[in-house]
Amino acid sequence: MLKPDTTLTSFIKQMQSRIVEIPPTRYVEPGDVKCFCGVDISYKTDRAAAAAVLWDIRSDEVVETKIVQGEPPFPYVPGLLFMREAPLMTAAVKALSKQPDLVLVDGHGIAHPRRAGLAVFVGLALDTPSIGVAKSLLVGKIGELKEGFAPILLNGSTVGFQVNVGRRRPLFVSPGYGVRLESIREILDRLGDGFPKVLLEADRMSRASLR
DNA sequence: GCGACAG
DNA sequence: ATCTTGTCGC
Repeated sequence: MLKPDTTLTSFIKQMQSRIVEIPPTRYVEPGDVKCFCGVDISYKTDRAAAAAVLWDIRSDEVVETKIVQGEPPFPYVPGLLFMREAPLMTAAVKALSKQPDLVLVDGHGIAHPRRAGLAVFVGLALDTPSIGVAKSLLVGKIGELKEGFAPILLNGSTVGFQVNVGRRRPLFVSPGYGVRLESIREILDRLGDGFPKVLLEADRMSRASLR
């Protein structure tokens, strides 16, 4: 896939910078999250597969899984991951027979150069609260660790947290759409420890569908 | 100008 | 993300 020219990338970045001006329809209350889903994408040459895994908090188990495959519509460009993954991800979530109260996305939310990472777009497109969960840092610096959480600082403000989970690699969590920074901790506590199982499952399923 | 750079 | 075998460790 060819790299888009500078005119196109700068235009996309301009529009991306402005989505932060769109206020969410509502902010989710951590206690209202009964059902959530995780979405991830895997690739195989010219094929991409997005998996949406619906999880019920009460039963603590997978409720449903949907896979949507297609051609990657855009190359990987740091900061513009949403152009490559958001379309298939949102399609996979929409394919679920029941819509989740919250979506966990493999990637960053507002912990992004323009505060508009993949998770922001997926949540906005679905008009559903979302949170970004990444395995590595894209921007910002890590602040002082406090109770397992260390703030991701960007231009003087906190845009997310580095979550230390035992001796494993830390997670980088940030709000996507319709989730307050202050709600992140409480929501995360309801999802169990370590890298969210629902995202591990989405990774397994999307990869398996390409074989 | 140079290095960094989610998946 | 993906290409790839064995290997160190719990």
